[in-house]
Amino acid sequence: MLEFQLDARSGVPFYRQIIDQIRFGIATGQLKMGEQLPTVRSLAVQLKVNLNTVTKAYKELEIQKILETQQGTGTFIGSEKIDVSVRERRNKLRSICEEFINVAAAYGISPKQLVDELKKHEGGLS
Amino acid sequence: MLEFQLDARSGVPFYRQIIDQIRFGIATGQLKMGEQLPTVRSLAVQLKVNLNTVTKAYKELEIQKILETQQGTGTFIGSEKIDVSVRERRNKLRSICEEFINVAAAYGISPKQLVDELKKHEGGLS
Amino acid sequence: MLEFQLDARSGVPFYRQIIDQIRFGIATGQLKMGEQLPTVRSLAVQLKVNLNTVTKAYKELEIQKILETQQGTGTFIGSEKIDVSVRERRNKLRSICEEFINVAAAYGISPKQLVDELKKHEGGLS
Amino acid sequence: MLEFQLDARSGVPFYRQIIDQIRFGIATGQLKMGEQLPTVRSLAVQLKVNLNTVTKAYKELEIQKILETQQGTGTFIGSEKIDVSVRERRNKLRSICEEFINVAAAYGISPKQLVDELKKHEGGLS
DNA sequence: GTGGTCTAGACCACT
DNA sequence: GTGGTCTAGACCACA
Repeated sequence: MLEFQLDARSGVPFYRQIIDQIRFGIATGQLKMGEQLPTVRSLAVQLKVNLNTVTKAYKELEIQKILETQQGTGTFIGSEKIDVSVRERRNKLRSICEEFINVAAAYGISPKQLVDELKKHEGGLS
Repeated sequence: MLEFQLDARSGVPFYRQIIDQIRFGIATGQLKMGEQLPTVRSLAVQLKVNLNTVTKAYKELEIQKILETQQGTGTFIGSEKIDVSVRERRNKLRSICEEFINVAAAYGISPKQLVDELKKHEGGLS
Repeated sequence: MLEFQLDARSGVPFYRQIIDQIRFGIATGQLKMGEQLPTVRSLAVQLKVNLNTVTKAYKELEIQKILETQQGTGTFIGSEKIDVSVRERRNKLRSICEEFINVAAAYGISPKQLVDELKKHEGGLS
Repeated sequence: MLEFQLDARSGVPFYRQIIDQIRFGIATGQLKMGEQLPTVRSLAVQLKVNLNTVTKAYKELEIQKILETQQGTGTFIGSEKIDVSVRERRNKLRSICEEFINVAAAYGISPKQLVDELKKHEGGLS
């Protein structure tokens, strides 16, 4: 079972944090194909956010075909595996890195320092 | 002279991109102490953005004492050396990395992959 | 005997799919006047849906006088012939077509393409 | 300029009607690449619906990369042409027809009748 | 019980 | 001015 947590100070919108955590859960195998997610209501209560905020997150993932919902039944991890296509992932990786480097550079942090810091976190996942 | 470029698709607001690029220019020595920046008006035209957007970027950098504005003369790189305290920089580095890793993970990108990608960019700065 | 099948991905609610299939069965002569339908319970098991879902479908068909329920005995195809009035059918036909065309158009599918596709299915019924 | 219209009695949710009409506008060439859409506020007023309803529609189209938004500037038809890939469109066509035929059949309407009705509408678009 | 939609109204971020 | 996010609360449709 996934542990959802929101950080109100991060500046990242709640619904996006939920999306990221679900994607993260799937990427790390904590959430498996066909598994049921918490109901929108229960997750809203648990995270102390509005129903609509959770709904919005689930909805976006449904549009992306990552989740499937059956009205009256619940919301589930999609049966299609997310392969996000190798190309799309490469693009994501590149764009993420570019922005990362730019922001860091603006603070006088070199890529090498980033690498050093990141290495501390390697192996964090399975 | 610095080459400013904006990317509308990155999701990063224009004013922030301008700030980052100026900081980056200073960090890499392309912009030097006392050097004059383009006028708000000319930069706005060049980047095809609203005047207010450039103004906002310059103003924020002024607050950070990175820029100095002289009424009727122009905007200049601050005469004081920017020395972000070591502690502040460490914190920034850590927080940047954490968010970076989380977002990447949500897309199934491991820290190791990030390191590999980043290594391609090493050496760009000092 | 009719083969019921549900498609969870179609977006059409289960109870509606059941209704449609029974009407379809009658329209094509696979279900005849007075014939007994599966019990609510057995159909629910067969389709792996909730009892209430089947009940809802049967009930709606009862209201339309297409089915008749005899307490303790079972549910049967109505003894009265369904003769949807010609006018009602014309209206249904028109409204169905209109929505159909609109949705298709939104995906860049022209009425002509629809006709071509539909022609492949002609002859299935009388 | 596109004429938006909502039908409250159709059962189709407002936000979906908006989505369909925009897609329709693009498919028929009434909306062109890069063109600006009405602001969420103005469209909400015009259609007499809530701001969030319009926002929801725009947002979904943005996720599908059909629209692009720039905070503070407006919402625009995406610069990438929607090709929706031939495969995806074929699937849509097939599924749309299947549902169409099933619903019609349930009312005793044969595919041939549908074809006849649809032919009346051919050439409705450019 | 589940999710789906909508409203009214608020406050924030960006141009 | 633009869009983005969130809340509180309502009512509907489905299983």
